This record gives sequence, structure tokens and C-alpha cells, in this order.
Amino acid sequence: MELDRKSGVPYYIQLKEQIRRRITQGIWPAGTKLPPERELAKSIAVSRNTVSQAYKELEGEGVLSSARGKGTFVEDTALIMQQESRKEKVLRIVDLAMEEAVGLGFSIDDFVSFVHVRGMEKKDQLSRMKVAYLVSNPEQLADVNWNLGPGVNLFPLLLSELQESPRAQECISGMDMAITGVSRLAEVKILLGKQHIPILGISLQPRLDTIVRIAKLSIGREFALVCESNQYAEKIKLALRQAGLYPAFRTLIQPNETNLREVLPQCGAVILAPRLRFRVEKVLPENMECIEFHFEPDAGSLNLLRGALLELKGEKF
Amino acid sequence: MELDRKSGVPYYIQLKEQIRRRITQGIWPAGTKLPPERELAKSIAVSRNTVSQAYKELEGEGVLSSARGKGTFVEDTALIMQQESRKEKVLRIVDLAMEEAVGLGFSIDDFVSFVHVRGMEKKDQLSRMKVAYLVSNPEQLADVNWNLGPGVNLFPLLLSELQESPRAQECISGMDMAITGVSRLAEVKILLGKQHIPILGISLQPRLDTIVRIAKLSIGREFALVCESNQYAEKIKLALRQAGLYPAFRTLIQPNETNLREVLPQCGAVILAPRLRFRVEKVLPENMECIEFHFEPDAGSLNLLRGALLELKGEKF
DNA sequence: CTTTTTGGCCCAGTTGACTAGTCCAATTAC
DNA sequence: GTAATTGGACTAGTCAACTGGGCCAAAAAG
Repeated sequence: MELDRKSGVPYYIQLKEQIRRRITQGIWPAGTKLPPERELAKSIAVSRNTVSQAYKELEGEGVLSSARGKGTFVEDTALIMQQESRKEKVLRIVDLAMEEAVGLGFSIDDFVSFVHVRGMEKKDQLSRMKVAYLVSNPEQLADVNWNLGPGVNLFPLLLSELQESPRAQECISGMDMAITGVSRLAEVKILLGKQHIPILGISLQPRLDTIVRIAKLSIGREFALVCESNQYAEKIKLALRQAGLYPAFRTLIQPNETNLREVLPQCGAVILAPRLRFRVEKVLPENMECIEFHFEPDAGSLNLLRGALLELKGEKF
Repeated sequence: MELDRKSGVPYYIQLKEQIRRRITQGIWPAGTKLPPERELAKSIAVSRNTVSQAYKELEGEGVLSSARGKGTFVEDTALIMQQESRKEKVLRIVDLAMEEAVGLGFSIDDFVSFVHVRGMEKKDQLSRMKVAYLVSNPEQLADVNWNLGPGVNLFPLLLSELQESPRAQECISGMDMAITGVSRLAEVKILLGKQHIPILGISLQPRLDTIVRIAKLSIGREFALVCESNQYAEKIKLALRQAGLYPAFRTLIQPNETNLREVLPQCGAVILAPRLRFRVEKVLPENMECIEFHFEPDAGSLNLLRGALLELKGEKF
């Protein structure tokens, strides 16, 4: 593996590309152990931190996984293949645009600068968009840490509140878009019929890491399932069944110290609705696994949403 | 005029855009005096240097002109209109590419980063291209300060040398491309017939500022025209005639101190071939205007050349 | 002429990206 | 158990871009 020292491309970016290439070319299949950071750093004569940054970003993209003391491993080749093919598509268009720009007499620097400025403008515009997220359970109000792109403002609202309070209705009219789970879509469309804002249905799925952790623990153990509402508990159970998991449950709605102290010691692990951790923490027995159950939109829904936002922006400005 | 302080776009870029807009919208027609740097800086609450940078870059692009003590003025609205329409074309493609990328699940930051890296790669590749520039007059060897984009390496070569020396022939074979004036194109194609490198004809025109300076001085004055070869002197005269200028000349080939001392005092101004200034300087009478005559490829030729280089690069890598 | 206006120029401070060095903690090997 | 390996986290230095202030010189105004 070698770096181009004169190209001006940051070393860690070059490294990422080379690692990507080795994976896509099948030289490093899934599960391969990558060279340790120190070793690779020494072999290409850069700081370990440079290697570390490359590894870490690829880890963040789901391509690699690192564990202290063990090493860094190729995680998911299918994912990176897919990413690469998408990236290739984008790069083809970028090349096209670049040649067009050069043909029109701009330099490559000009072009990059155009894109840079244009990108900042778009981000700026996006960050001014306000999106209402209509949910039916109070637990969902807190579970909105999705990556919509930098600074799209997501305002969670309870459907029941919306039905009762005219204040909430007013609040909606200031938004640029409303989203909700597909199962509630029809209902929401009727409710917001008079307001002329676009409504988008998104489908939620449990976060993969959540499912994996539960799967690892679900052999011969009983779980405590702690929620604020029965509906949410049912939602979680349904999601687990759909993932092929049928663990034994003790369901605890509206937890307080008394019933927590009673139930928890009888269980092998705890599954929590989001933001309930602090209520359970003091009562939690030593060494007991405690899993917050998060939902997130699937990739398709996210793309749909992102695209819709960009289009909206186009109309707005 | 107002700036967006939160957008992250550098102030001087925002300023440039706003000034551009005022010009394209006809609010500031050609000849308009812009607010002095201090005044504008105060009114939008930034440092004068920020305004200065915006003005200066626009001056570099030929849109504005500044003069100490006088002010900054709108130079050429036609130019900027043309620039803007070209830029719009590019931006349309950029937007398209951006939406494609976002639709494929990338963030805008990802996209900008792709373009950034891709741009650096392309520049890097371009900077490794070697282009031979075949000229017929020794004066042209020195007149190659065109902006081909950062770091394209241009190697001027005399045609007569190429015909005689096999060393020069070898040199050519290491190049990626050869260019020459359109009038010599056929000749060069035969000469390099065996070498399999692309040959491009470009058309040269005198630099606009050179012509303008001569036009200003050409009323009732006789010029001294100092060159190294008769051909080049004729080239210059022809170019001037084509620009509608018919000044009186005293032509001086292969200047030395003696004939310079004899001829110069009888003239109102001097026109020099490139790089002859140092030979004339000591003999030059006080206050006599001295103009270096430069040729450059016209915009169309430059674009053709740039495009050809980008294409070549595509094949090479 | 002197004073005012105006751009040219240089230097300082801030910020962020990049690279590099060091110590710490988890894991493995013995 | 101990020692070696390995990634995590933190700090420091470098560099370029951006912004800001001060001084100078050319032009204009009086």
C-alpha cells in the first residue's frame, strides 16, 4: 500500500480509498483482520493517527469494525459493494459536470468552489426547513436522533395532542412538511386536510444493533420490558417477533421504584423504551444488561424524505 | 446589501455574489462607481479587507476595475452576463448531480467531499501531462504564460530545431500532446506523422490590453518595433492591421545598443517582442512608453485544449 | 500647496483540517 | 498471574483560509 505524497489529497482519504478498493476487489473478504494501526502506519510512514482516522471513518460507514485489543476487521462487504456502486453513479455525474464546466472555460478549482458554495447554500436552506413528526406514543417523542442531514429541524408532536389542542394545529401550519408512520398516514392526512403541507409516510424498523444485542442475550433468559404505554410495549414485541425473536417477557408499564425492585431481579436483562434509562438506573442490579430499544426509518424512507426536502427547498427559494 | 452570518459561506464570497447579482440585474450598469471599500465595509459591518478581497477577485475576473484614489468601477457587464450564463449551466448540472447523490442516500457533505477529492485527483493527473508547443519564431518561446489550469506543463520547442535535431524528436515522443498555431498545423502533422501523439491547432490573438495600450498611443506617433526576427515583426504588424490599427513603424531587427540609440529618440513609443525589455531598458529615453507585445490563444482554443487534456487523462488513467 | 478620499499592502488573530506523539484500557498470549 | 498487542482518547504542532486593523501612496478636492 502506497500513498501519493504530492497529490494534495489528505493521506487518510487516500488510505480509505485503497482499503475500499481491496475490499471491493475481494482481496480482503468479510472477516479479514486488517493490519494493526501501528504496523500499517509504520509501513507507509505516516502517523498512527492518520491510519486511525481512516479506519474510524470506515467503521462509521459500517465497513469495518474495531475492538480494542483485538484489531480491526472487515465487517460487511455487501454494504461496501453497494456503497461503491452508488458512489460510482454519483462520480459519473460529477465527471460529466466537471467536463461541462471545463468545456465552458472554468478551471477545476472554479468548479470545486462552485460545488462547495452551492453545497453550503443548500445545507443552509435545508437547515431552515421545519418538519413535524407525528407520533402516537409518548416514547417516540424522544426517539428522533436520525441523521437527516445536518440541521434539518424535526419537531415531534403527539397525535392525541394535535386532535385536542388548537395550539398544536397552529404549530403545524408553521412547518414545511409533516411525516408520520405509514400506519397512521391516512388518519393524519384527514386530520391535516385543511393545512396545505405535504405529508409523507415513513416506515420504521428497529435499529439493527438493538436487535443484535437482544438476539445475543435471548437464549434461556427472561426479559423485563419497561415502557410508558402498553401500545409501545406491543410495538416492541411485534418488532421482535418479525425479527424472528420470541423471548419470554415480563412487561412493566409506567415503572416506579417499587415494581422495578420487584420485577428486575427475576429477569436476565432489561429492554427499555427510549429515555427511560435514568429511571431504571438506580434500581438496576449489578451486571444486568440494559438495552434501549430504538426505532429508525428504513433507508428507503430516509431517501424519500431527503429527496422530498430537497425538492421542497427548490420551490421555496 | 446584507450578509448571512450563519450560513458558513465566507463573507467575501457572499459579497461577490451580491455584487454580481446587482450587475446582472442592471442595477449597476457598466461604469458605475461602487461604494468605497471602507464605506461598504462599515455599512455591512465587516472588515475593509473582506470587501477588498471581494472587489479584488472580481477585478481579477475582469468584472471590476480599481484605481487608488479614484475608486472601484463596473468594467464590463457583457463579460459578466456571459460568465453568469455559463455558470448557471454548470450549476444546473451540479444541482442535478447533487439531487442524484442525495437520492442515493449520500449527504450533501458527502457529495461536496466527493467533488473535492475528485477535483484534486484530476488536477493531479493534469499536472503530469506534458504538452509540446511548437513555434516557428524564437520570440514565441518566451510567450507562454497562459493559464491552462494549475500545473499543466508546457514545453515550447522551435520547429526548425525539431526538423534538424533528432534529440528534439526524442523529446517530443515523451509528451502527451503537441499544439501549434493553426497556420503551421499541416506542416507539424507531417513532421510528427510517425509519433502517435495528438496534435491540436490553436489560434493566437494579441492580448487585449496590449492592443488597447497601443491604440491609446497611436495618434500621431511613430512606433519603434523591436524584434529578433523579421517574421515576428510582420506577425505583429498583421495583428495590428487586423485590429484596425495602422500606425507608422520603424522596424528594428536584432537590436543592439548602437541602432537602438539611433532609432529610439526619433519615435514616440516602443513595441517589443517578449523578453526583449532588458535589452532596451538602458537605452530607453526617459518617459518613453514601452509595450511588450503578447499573443495568447483565444478562448475557444483554450477550451478545446483543456477539453482535449481532460479526455486524454481519461484514457491514461 | 494641503487635506481628504481611496485602494494597495502587510501583519495579527482565529478557526478548522490534517498530521503526529503520548498515555490509557481492553484483549490476547504466555 | 504478567507481558505484549491493539484500539481509544487526548494533546500539540503545522498549515491554509478567513477576517480584521493599521500604515502607505496615488488621486482628487479644497
